[in-house]
Amino acid sequence: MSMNERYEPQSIESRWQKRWEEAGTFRAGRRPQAEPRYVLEMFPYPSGAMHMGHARVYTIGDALARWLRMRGHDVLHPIGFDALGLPAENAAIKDGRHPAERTAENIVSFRAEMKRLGYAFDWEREVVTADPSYYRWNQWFFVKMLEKGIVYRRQGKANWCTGCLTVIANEQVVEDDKCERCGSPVVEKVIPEWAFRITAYADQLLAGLDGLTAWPDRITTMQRNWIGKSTGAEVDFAVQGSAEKIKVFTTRVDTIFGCTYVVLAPEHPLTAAVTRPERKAEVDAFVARMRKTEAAERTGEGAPKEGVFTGAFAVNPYTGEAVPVWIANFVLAEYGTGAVMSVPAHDQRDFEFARKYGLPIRTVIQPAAGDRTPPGEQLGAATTEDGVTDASGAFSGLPSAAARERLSAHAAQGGFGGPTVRWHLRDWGFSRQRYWGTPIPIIYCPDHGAVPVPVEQLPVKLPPQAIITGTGEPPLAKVPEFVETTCPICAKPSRRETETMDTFVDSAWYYARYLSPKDEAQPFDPALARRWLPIDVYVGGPEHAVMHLLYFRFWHRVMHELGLTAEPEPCKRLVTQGIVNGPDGRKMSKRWGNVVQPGYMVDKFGADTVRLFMLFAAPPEKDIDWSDEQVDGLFRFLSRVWRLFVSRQGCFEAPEAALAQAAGPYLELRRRTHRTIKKVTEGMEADLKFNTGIAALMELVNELQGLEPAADPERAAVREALTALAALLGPFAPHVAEELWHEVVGAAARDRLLADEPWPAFDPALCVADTVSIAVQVNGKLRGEVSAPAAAGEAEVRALAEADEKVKGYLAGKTVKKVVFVPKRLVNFVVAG
RNA sequence: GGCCCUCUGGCGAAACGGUAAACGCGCUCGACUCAAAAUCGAGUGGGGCAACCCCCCGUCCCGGUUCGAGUCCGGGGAGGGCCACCA
Repeated sequence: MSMNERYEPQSIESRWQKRWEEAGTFRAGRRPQAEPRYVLEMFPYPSGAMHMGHARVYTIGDALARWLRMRGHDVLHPIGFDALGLPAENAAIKDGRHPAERTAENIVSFRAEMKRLGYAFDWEREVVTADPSYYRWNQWFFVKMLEKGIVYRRQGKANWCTGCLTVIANEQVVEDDKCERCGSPVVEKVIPEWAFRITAYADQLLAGLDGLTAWPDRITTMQRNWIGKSTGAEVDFAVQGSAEKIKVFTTRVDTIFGCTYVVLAPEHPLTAAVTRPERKAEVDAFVARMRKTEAAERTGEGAPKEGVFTGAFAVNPYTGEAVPVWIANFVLAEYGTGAVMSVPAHDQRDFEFARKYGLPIRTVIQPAAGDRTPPGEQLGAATTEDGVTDASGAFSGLPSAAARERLSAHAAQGGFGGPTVRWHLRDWGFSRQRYWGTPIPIIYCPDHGAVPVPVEQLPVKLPPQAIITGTGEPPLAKVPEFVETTCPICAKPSRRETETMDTFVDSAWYYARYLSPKDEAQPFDPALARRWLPIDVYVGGPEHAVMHLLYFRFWHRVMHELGLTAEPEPCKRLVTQGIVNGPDGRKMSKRWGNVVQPGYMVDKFGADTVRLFMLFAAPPEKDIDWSDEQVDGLFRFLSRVWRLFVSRQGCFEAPEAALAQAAGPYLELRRRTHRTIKKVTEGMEADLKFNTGIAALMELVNELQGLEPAADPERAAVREALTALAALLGPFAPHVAEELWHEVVGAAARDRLLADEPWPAFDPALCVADTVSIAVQVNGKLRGEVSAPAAAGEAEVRALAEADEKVKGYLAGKTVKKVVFVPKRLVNFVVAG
């Protein structure tokens, strides 16, 4: 075959895409004897067209998947679409089209773009979450989890738009608590909702993080903070003149002797009960005002502390002292017990509040060393550090940590509290008053209440004839054919649940569905799960650190309990890729006019150049700016590679046996070739160092370019280099690599695909140079450089160094106290005098 | 306020505690050309010097550990991210 003189990606890429597809090259499960590897990228939400961010994730995952394949693994590299969700529904409301129609179109466009980028996906496993054959299993999990008590019904808070008369999502609440669509005020409303008891897994989810050593620290840290375990104590304060008790939660029970008042959240159930009649009007007004204020504004840090006295007093069980009970905006009903003991001397919030309302401030912690803390009234701010208890009765003089233990134990003995643990993590409310989601499979029977749809009757399908207006009751409630049904137990006329599930449910377990995407009997095949799970490498954006990645881990644990998976964690290694910004360094956005479309760039430069750019610009986790100049440079690089193959075609006829005779620059070339293989291989193994691997390939090309092989040994060395180059390019620029490989193997092996070839091996003996340049330092400063045999020992190198004229000058008249020798790198003379 | 990350040439970046700036971009000069583009070759951290010999300075700042620090430790600064009155 004769090659085109010029590199024209447009003429070769689609041809190889077709070949891979016809050959089923990337189908998983075709190497049953090989070690499996599961490489997954977060599936896309197909709103609009594919953007550069998508091109980057899939390029990273693809390079890895292709490399593992060449290393001989059976690789599962699937793709699907996260198709249900709010944006599609909102778009539908806007342009009057059905979300199913619109989503289907977007998927068609995404699929085409992905194929044009040459991703090695196993397309036969494609999963679309909007498909009833997928969401049916969401419903199945719902029923199973309901049986196990993991799903339950609770009173939840929702954003209620006073104009649309419907619940809206957080994303639809714009500044000043207005509805994004109609501009009406949004208020908080308490409505019943379905929730997952993820808090029951808080301990496991936290402990599991310790095992995720191949996850970025920042992600596990964020999860840790989100789960937010805090160890403290609960203490009951009896309300004077009442049978009620106020239970407070504190992490600083060591400061309890400094408690000078107690505060309840406005929503606290005891608020009304403890309030004295003479204070009722004021308290009611305050609570009502707080109800109307949006949470962020009321409890945000900027918000001034505000409160009102209830007239009641509560008794500190440690001191017997009665302290006033207040209601304040800064106490959150949903954290802890919704009530706090206030110790203004040692808590900044309590301090500010006490100052504002003239409440006493009492110092009860002294520093372990140094000056004593002045009495509370003289403090300028709270002292929040641990120390030693003071003015704390029988508990005085204890270090804070010990005091916390003793005081907690004392509460437990006295029956008025004890040590406890609280979590920041809340249960996951997943009811949505929306159309474009998985219907919740519940039927409300007048006699039997909420009855789950029997699993054999699943899926409960979304009715196609939805009326989506974004106002009034949930869309499904407006479809009588959907709502009206009969009770599965007694067959009485009943109504279906009209809420749908949060889309995070869809993405919580999709990776498992890829194992047997057409399974009709179960969500996935547990036998296949044993082979493929956990995921070896999961690539996605760090913005999913806490929501998706926590739900994903939670769901996996539930599946593990259901006996579906062997391991409790879904994924061994997580790679979070950075953003692709516009050429101006700003986030790509229509607003800035800096959006660069991957499809357009593929048209212009070909997929391989776009892929190389993504991999070469920076390590995967860093943000990058799109750069037209860099892209030009990478296109030039591929063109140079192409011309090299064209101009050195003669080398492919050189006899293999001549290789051993390569000498001089051609022996150096062979060394470069083997070092390059080593460098690329080790970069992939270690840390997905695509950028330095590609740099090594460029160096090899630069060296090749300077050579004019003539004799057989020279041509053989060039052939060896070009063969390696084509293979090493395979994971990064797969189309041009296939084309060049085809040139390497010749017409005789026309059926072979590079993607099926083994990854090249390097000869360690050829990776070391025989002569190395060694730095000579005197007292750690570079003073010279000598060339020595790689195997040279200290004595030899020292002699060479001492013979160096420059070094001599620095050593003259000095006493050498010590010599540090690092083989192949440097020698350092430590001198005095 | 808490937690985390980052800081290296004009730019993107490299660098097991061991010759800082590989590789790419940009720029300069040269070759080819009538000319340009493309391509190829050379150079390109700052300062000093007749000199491309050589010397000094250089990885945000200050200090420490070390024969030796971009890298490790302590303190500070700037930028970014996430959470945010979590008791």
